[in-house]
Amino acid sequence: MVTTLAPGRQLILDQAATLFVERGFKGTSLRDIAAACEMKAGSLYYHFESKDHLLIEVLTRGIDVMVEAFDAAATTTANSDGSTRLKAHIRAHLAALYENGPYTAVHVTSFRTASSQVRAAVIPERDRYESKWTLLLTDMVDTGQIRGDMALGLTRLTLFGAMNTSIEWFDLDRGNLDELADVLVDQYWNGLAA
Amino acid sequence: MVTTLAPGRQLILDQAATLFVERGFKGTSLRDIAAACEMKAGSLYYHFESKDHLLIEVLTRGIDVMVEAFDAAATTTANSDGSTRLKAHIRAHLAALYENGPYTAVHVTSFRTASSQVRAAVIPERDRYESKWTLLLTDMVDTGQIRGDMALGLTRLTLFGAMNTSIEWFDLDRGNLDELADVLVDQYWNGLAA
DNA sequence: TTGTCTGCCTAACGTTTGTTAGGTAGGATG
DNA sequence: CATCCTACCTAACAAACGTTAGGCAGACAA
Repeated sequence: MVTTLAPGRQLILDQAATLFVERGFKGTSLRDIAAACEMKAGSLYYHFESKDHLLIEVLTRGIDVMVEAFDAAATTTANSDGSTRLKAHIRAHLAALYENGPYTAVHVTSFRTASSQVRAAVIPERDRYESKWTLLLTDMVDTGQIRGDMALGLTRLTLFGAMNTSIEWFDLDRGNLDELADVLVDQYWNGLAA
Repeated sequence: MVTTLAPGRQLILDQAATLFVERGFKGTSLRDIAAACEMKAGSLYYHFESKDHLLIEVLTRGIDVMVEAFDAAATTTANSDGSTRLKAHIRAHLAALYENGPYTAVHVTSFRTASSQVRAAVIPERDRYESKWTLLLTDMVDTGQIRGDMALGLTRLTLFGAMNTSIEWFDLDRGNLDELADVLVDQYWNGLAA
């Protein structure tokens, strides 16, 4: 059974994600979201059963975007050299953050303080994405592309941190995404040492 | 004129900072803060003129902690080699984040969505801290410790991102701060390349 | 003893919040 | 034409919010 997406539903998700990024989840009221959709607050309940469920759907979509971007990068660079592979995946993560709607960015701004029910619903999806990165990094160690003495878990976490917090200062209209990926990969691949 | 700190005032700041980190600024009500202090909400207004002003004071303190930690690291490692200097300052930043109360961590969780008045009040202080890092990094380039072809502005931002988002996964009770600093410095200094 | 100041309390205010119940216009379906 | 379903609306609810005014107990000073 194919559930054709109701026309207003997509709009609500888009506007909600945008506002969640700008003002945070708690800082965004259902009336704010409804107004952005030129609706009234009560109408949202035709499409979503609660504000939390709306957030869950936004977050889930954010992960889907990331997973798709990751898989696309993986298929094109599976046989490339180390820095090329890493750059492709960094670029893919940043693309999910900036080019494919605001869904992914909501994770950075609103996941931390979300209710435990929301977190519980989204964490399995999150893990799915993170395990893809873990697999990538371990494979790069196994194939001799990355040093064998690294704590890969921490490497992934700090890399995520570096990429994700770019939403605080990076502006797609004024900066170039490829340049940002280049800088990040240069830093993480070659290091700062003179 | 020395303004002796009222006894309850310090308690309010501590509890407010703790709750702001846990639940975010918008997710924390004045009644929550008051309850944590075993007070009533109205009583907070004897010490602070608004919720926003309370946040401003918490954030300002957070920066003071970071500045003090930075300066201490700077005086002890001014003449050390590159990786030692970097590690001292990374360790100092992490210490401000985890060891000196929750004040600094509030920046990570609540600055982004703070009102424009709060941001305007805190940004000058923030800049003061950031410029210390900029000065450090440029000096390390000038003295031949860091590669000369790096975009130092981005280096500082991604490094901040990597350190700050550690509050999402690092737990001081289960992890060692020195180890974390070691890993970070190893990553950023030597790079991942095999 | 009288007065003042500090640090809290009580009680309420107006507003905003998420949420619900019931209604209704319009297109699709029989 | 009659019926049903979709996608909204109106109007209200109880609860929670930041904030304010006024009061009161205790410490301290004159």
